[in-house]
Amino acid sequence: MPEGHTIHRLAEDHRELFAGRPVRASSPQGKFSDSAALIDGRELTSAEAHGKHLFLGFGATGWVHIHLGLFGKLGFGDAPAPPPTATVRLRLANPRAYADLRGPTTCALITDGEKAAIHERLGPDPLRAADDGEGAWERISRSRTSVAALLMDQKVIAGVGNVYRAEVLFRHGIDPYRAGRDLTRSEWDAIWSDLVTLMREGVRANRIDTVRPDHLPEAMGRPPRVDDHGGEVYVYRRAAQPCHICGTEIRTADLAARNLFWCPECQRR
DNA sequence: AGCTCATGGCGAG
DNA sequence: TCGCCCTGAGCTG
Repeated sequence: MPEGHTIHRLAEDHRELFAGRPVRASSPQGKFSDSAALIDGRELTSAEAHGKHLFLGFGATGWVHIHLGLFGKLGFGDAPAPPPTATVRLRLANPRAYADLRGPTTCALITDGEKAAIHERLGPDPLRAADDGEGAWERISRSRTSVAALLMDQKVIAGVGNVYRAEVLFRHGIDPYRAGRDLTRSEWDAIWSDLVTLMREGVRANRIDTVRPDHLPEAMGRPPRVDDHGGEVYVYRRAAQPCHICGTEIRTADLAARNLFWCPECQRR
């Protein structure tokens, strides 16, 4: 589930369902019980996302900082909430709805200062209106690291995960192993603005779709195919299958303990 | 019942 | 670079 678009969508959902009213908070699983007691009955005053980090504001009480990691999930439902299962780290509930958080890497009550420190260590986020790609370009343009690794580095750019990484490099015909400093300014500008478009659409649709209309299965005379993560993609998790554009087998490799996917023909140095 | 794998990230060495 | 943390689905037997 969780790349940046998911987290921004979750922030919106929290605002819509819980903001401006007192919320009941509990930690059935137990690991967040003390903090849940501190926010129980308080009003949710804001909900923000930066990259893959979600911040739920409870006024002067502080922020609930949530990072879903690889396995975490936030599930919503209508009130009345059913009895929570044992793995629910945090349940928020009001007379209208409930939200259950399971398996997060992080769920902690933090101060304004701690929140500011998190923002500071994160790169620009294509989904934050005030951000642009300038700070990312400064790092990328002087790095010998591969562009594939740089795109996954949240200090460089926040919110891109393994799917957007693979897909945006495909869409721009860029070999994932090219060094950051070998990218041109115009290549980077195109990547950044494409991420803004793709990820905004991801928030809206709540899934990752990266295939251009003229490359969609129906346009190409192929049967419809929707990937596990819910959208239509070019290369992500398509190892050994034919490239939708040129038919070459999609390749996969380990890069920094993650699976990388690319088309060796469409993405050349 | 027990494996493997997954859209992440951290700290130790 | 490796091991580890968190959960659940989809296999295998």
